[in-house]
Amino acid sequence: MADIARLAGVSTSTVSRALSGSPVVNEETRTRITELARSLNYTINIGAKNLRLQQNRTVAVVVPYDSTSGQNISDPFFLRMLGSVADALTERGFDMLLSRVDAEQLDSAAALYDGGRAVGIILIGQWHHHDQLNELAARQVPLVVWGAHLAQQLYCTVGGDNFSGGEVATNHLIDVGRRRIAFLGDVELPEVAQRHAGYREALARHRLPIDAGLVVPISFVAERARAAVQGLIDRKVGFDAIFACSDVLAMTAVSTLRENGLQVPNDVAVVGYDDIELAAYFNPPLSTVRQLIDAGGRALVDSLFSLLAGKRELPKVLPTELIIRATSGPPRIR
Amino acid sequence: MADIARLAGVSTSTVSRALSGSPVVNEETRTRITELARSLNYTINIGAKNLRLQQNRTVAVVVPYDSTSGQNISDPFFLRMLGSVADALTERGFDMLLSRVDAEQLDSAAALYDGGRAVGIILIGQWHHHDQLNELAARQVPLVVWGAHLAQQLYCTVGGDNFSGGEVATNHLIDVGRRRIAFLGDVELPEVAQRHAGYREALARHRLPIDAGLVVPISFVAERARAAVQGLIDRKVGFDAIFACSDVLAMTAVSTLRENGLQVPNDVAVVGYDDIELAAYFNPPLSTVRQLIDAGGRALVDSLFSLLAGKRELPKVLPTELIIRATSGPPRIR
DNA sequence: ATGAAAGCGCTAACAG
DNA sequence: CTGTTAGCGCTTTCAT
Repeated sequence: MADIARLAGVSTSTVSRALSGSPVVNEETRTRITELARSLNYTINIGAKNLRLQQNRTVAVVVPYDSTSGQNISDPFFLRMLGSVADALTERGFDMLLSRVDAEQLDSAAALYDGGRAVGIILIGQWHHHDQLNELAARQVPLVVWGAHLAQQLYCTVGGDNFSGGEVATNHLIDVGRRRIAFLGDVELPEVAQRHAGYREALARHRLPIDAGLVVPISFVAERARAAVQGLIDRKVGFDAIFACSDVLAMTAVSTLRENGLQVPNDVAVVGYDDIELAAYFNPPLSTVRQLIDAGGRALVDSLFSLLAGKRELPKVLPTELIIRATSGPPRIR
Repeated sequence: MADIARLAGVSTSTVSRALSGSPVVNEETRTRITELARSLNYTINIGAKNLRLQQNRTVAVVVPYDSTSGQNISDPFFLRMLGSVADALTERGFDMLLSRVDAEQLDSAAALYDGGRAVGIILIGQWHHHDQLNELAARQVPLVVWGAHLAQQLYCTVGGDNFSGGEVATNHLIDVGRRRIAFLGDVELPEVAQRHAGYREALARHRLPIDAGLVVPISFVAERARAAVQGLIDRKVGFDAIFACSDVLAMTAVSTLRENGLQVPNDVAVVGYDDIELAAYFNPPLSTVRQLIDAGGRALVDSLFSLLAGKRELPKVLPTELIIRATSGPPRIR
């Protein structure tokens, strides 16, 4: 900037004013300065500007990783949510700082805010860290989390209606004549726990027994799903349907079932969760519970900005919708 | 920081030294300061530190979007590449600034570097912007691009061996007895053009005719693939195989074929590209050309750091591997 | 309409 | 071992 000032024969103050489009500066001077800046590929140093102005147009988006489970960021659902948040932020003229953070040390996420790197934090994936998140919120860290709305929650969440999603999916499976419905998902996770509650509710309403042997606790990793389903078959628990907590899990399950000579949906009906793009093109096309990914990303960003504007933002629960395709037809008549 | 200094009864210099772990500061003083900092949730202001030190630990990762084609960031391949880059950057202790940039204005990507926001730029997706990229490289912007290695290229690319990928896939389809092989992909894109060259090479070597009517130019959007395949069927061009330039395209194609009563691989064999996770769980499991996604992300980051270390970095071409699964068996005997 | 000067939070000589 | 001082690049009073 000093260079530009020297070359234009003015002071840095004038350059600063010209570049920020201040109306007070002479038209001719402004154009001269602007041209000069362009020809030198000069861009304002945002770091310095932020320091001076004590402001910032960056939001930190944090994707916790679980170092124990080796869970990485590969599930299409999370990835698409990330894309959707990126778009929503870009629309508002904000930058996105993407961090992978060890789930056990969410404080280091807060450090991005404390250190003035970001004006707020969007956390994608709530995992087991309810308490840590509450602490952050209590400290007034502007924070929005994708996940389930829990009791005594101080932080703002945006998420799908997991209870209803689990209930609707299970009801549907019962409607098509299934009685022994396996549940695939890690019930330790709040979102999955709520889907499981919906699942139990649906079974209870139809006076069907709840068999703990049908609940297979696995994380969102495809390889584990294969083993889990294989185990279900080997243990001969007997089941005629699977409700999986993600589409990737569901597709893996279908694939494993077929390898074992079981037909979908004739022998086992399957319903997934998320409705990722590929679900419709799967064979057979996958019945699933649709989550509003784009709306979700947008809602996360909207909530964060409300929070920043000083409003007290309530958790948002987005509707889910059952998409019935071909993996959940009625059972074969024998 | 001034607060901490006051509370600890020392100068800011000492606080700065203590917090940056300088060995010169008194043990007892250091712990006192560290404790104090923790209890106040104080974190060093990285912006100010960077300004002072004229350094930076942030890399900009830019995903261009094509405002005309409406191409968004949803393809699992790109998304996974993004995740892989994020991981590689995290390992090196660097932050990742994720930007969506209009493909027509890649200069605004360079602004992140010019403005001192990032030490370098990783661009995921080369598109048609060879010339713009060359300009940036000529200006010494530290830049690494995922894409094809082209003639007269000043910038550093990392990418798969597209020619070989196209060739191997096509050879394989010919080996299983196919003669009329459709090509699905936007030949305007350098990567796809190279795959197409490999495809032509394979056909030529087997003295098979190259029918322009079998080349269907579509972007990486699933919906377009459906229409494209439908068009191929409706126009009765006659084809017994499809080589698609992404797995999403391939899966959509399989799905469309089935809707039209065509069996895969009996009537039409299909080979995809990328080998995304779901390819193996598809039904039938998808034959495809594997791209090394994790190695790719890591290589992008490695190359960028070499560049930053002042080395002249050559483009890297990662091997591709044909994964034969079930969508590319021999044709039905009639 | 423009310039001079101060200061955002930090670190690194240089003194002590 | 610790404090003083200057300055990174920028914006913004306050003068002129």
